[in-house]
Amino acid sequence: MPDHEGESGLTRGELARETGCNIETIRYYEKIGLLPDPPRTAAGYRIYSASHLGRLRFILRARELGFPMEDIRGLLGLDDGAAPNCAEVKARTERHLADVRAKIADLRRVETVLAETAAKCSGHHVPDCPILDALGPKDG
Amino acid sequence: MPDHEGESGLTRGELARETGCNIETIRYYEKIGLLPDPPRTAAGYRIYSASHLGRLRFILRARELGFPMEDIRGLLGLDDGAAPNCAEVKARTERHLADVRAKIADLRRVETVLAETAAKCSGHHVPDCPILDALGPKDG
DNA sequence: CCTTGTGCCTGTAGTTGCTACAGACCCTAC
DNA sequence: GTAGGGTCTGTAGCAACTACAGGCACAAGG
Repeated sequence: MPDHEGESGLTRGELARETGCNIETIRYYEKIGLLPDPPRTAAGYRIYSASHLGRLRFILRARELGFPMEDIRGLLGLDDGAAPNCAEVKARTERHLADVRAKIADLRRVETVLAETAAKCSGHHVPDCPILDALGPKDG
Repeated sequence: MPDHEGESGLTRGELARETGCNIETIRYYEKIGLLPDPPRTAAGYRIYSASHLGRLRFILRARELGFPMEDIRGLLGLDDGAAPNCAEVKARTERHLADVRAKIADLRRVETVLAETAAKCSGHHVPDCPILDALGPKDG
């Protein structure tokens, strides 16, 4: 392991373990500019500070909440360079919330169709399966 | 246009228009084996029959319902070669239904968090945005 | 000092489900 | 005969990762 210089400072592997993030994903986020390039040891090993840790956690939490990458960028203030202002953050959150609600509504419709269809099927008879019928004729 | 031989028979473009499916997607489905290779005219143009039309519609409908590709394959009887039996179809549908319900539950949790967070934010003050706070410190 | 075993470095290729070209034919219509 | 569509092929691109391969770096054991 690279020299820790007596101070804290995480290697990529440690950061990955700490956050539960895949180790390669960290490099990927660096490449696409979500994470700033960390300083390196003489040998070229990345050294992450608490600030990187916080930022990565932020990204992962936003991801868990389903924010699209573009929004995460915006929330981090990477769109315009300036720190994101509150109104912008709120707007983004509400747009995303609307998307989530739309997705829920979609899935509920799907749920209904699937449940109804599955209920019609006894699971016994082979031909004329009501599920397949509901989906439409496969042939002819 | 290729000769229609007096009979019905769709070109790829016609099939695309008929189903609303992207024209390239049709070729893709053929490539991955979801659609059987259609016969061709002397010049090599694909000619689709009503059977292809039905099958593509089936695929698209299953896709709309969010069935994973693997399931669609199964529903078409492409896994084992045999026509899918009813019990199998039902099992697949119910597994998928469970997935959909899990996804809905996930999204509902997300919805709650987003709604609560957005509600806390007035949209006015710039520092200490409660949305960003909820996501965690970006730095330091 | 040397070896062994990690861990990290780089670049690149693979994944899924499409979508979008480029360049070449074909076919119809004027 | 030529302009305009449509179609053919193979290949490259997308998001958002994930997974190598081949090569250093580093700590510990003998």
